[in-house]
This record gives sequence, structure tokens and C-alpha cells, in this order.
Amino acid sequence: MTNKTHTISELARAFDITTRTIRFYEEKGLLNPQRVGQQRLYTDADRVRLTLIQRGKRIGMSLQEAQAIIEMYNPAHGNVEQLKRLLDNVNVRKQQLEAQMRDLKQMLTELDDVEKRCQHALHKVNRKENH
Amino acid sequence: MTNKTHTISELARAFDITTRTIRFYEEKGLLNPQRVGQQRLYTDADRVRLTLIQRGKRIGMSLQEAQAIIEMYNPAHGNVEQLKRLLDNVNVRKQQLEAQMRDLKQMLTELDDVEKRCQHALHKVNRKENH
DNA sequence: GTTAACGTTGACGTAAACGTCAAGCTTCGG
DNA sequence: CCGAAGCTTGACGTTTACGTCAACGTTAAC
Repeated sequence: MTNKTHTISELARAFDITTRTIRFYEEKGLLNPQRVGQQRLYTDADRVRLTLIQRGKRIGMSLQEAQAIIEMYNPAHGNVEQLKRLLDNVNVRKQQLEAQMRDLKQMLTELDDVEKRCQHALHKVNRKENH
Repeated sequence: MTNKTHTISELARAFDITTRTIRFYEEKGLLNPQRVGQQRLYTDADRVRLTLIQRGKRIGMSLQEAQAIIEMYNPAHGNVEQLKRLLDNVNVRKQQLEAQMRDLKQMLTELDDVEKRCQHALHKVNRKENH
């Protein structure tokens, strides 16, 4: 809906990153904005990519992995072979993410255990104090 | 149950990392094995730590974060103040992990979308071929 | 007794993901 | 016209997480 274009500093403010970071992503092939003369102009497609990059980073992906994800989003799939390869890649990624989910859950339940032991210890102290 | 001690290379093989990595973790304060003379000897406590480190890395944690997790596991909580601080830290971490879960789920559903679009495109091609 | 296998401590190298200048171009308001 | 604001391309610095020697000590086997 917001079909405006943005300068690099507008984008930087919106995503709370530096312009250097945005240029770096372009250098790595994660973005390639239009140019008006020398100047870069960013569209909503670039915003989507940046969103994907940041989400990727939050779950521990490298920029290369984020790039792979971005390329899957790209509807640049032409023939049947390419579609099948894409489908394979998508499933590989999905399995990786599911494995990561399992690790996350385990980490969470172990922190739950720590919390419970902690509260138990606290209650014990309180009972001692109140009598 | 396995109360044996291990040399550094045994541990390295068991965890599929190099001895350099193990020493590096020690240098960063994530491990501190016993010493017999100059030589390091690792117990099951160290194995637990290494397991935590590796799980942490798989979900995108830095070594510093892994160290924080390890220290929460340590039952080195003495007085009430310390217990309360620990409880706070645990809850902060839990919230971070839950946020990460949300990101992971979103990434997964988006990949599901890609998969569906992909399969749809493939079926379309197949129907064209069969008639 | 020496050599092979394993351990130790440096010290330097490296890839990823930016941060931090520097030097220069453009454009726009006063 | 000119100074400030914003854009550009280098180029070098930095942190994290190790890899890769080098040089040396110890112990076990032949």
C-alpha cells in the first residue's frame, strides 16, 4: 500500500540501523536498490528484504542464509527443474528451523527448571524467616 | 552415571570440535577443568557445559550469552538477593527465547507459503502437460 | 634412548558483520 | 555565492570465534 520510495537515511531510521549497514547488505548482494544518478532509491520490496534480514538475524542466521531465504521469496522460478530445486531448498530450510525450534524449546524447559528450583529455594528461606 | 574424566582430545572427539575450541572456551571463562600438573582433565560437569554451549550456538547465541546461561545453571546462589537477581535474569532470558520462538514460527509459516505457491505452480504445469 | 603421540602455551591469521573516518559530489535555502 | 545537509565511494579498524602454525614438555613403546 505504501508505494513510496525512500532514501537510504529514511530506511536507516525506519529499521534502526546505519546507512553503512544498508550499503553493506547491498555489497553482499542482499539488496539492490534503484539508482537515480548515483543516489540509491529504496522501494517496499527492499523493506520486505530488510525485514527478512532482521528476522533472520534475530534467530541466528548469517547474512548468507538470509540471502538464501530472500532468494526463495523471489518469484524468479521459471521452469519445472528450478521449481523442484526451490521446493527442495525450502524443505531443507524448514527442517533446519524445526530443529532449531526443538533446541529452543529444550533451552526454555531447562530455564523453567532453573526458575522452579530458584523459587523453591526462595520459599524455603521465607518459611524459615516466618517461624 | 558416567563419572569418568576425559582428556581434551577425548572431549574434542565426543563433541566434534577441536581442542583449540575447547581451550578457547576456557580462555573465555566458559570452562575451567581440573589440572593434573599442566594437563587438563574434564568431568561430566564440563560435558554439560559444552552441551549447553553447542545448543546455545545452534539457536544463535554468542559465547557470552551461553556463559550467562551456564552461570544460571550453577547452583552458586547464596543469599536471597542473589536468588532474586537470578530469578529476574532467568525470566529475561525466557522472554528473549519466547520472542525468538515467535520469529522462528513466522519464518516457518512464510516458508510454508513459499512451499504452497511452489507446489501450486508445479501442479499447474503438470495439468498443462497432461492435456 | 629416541621417536611418536599427546599435551602445553604463545602468537599470528581469518571470515563475518559491521563501525569509523576521509574526501569528494549535489543540492538547496539564505 | 556559499555553507550546511545528505549522498557517494574508498579504506582501514574492530569484535567474535575460532584456525593454524611454532616451539616446547611428558610419557609410553620399541
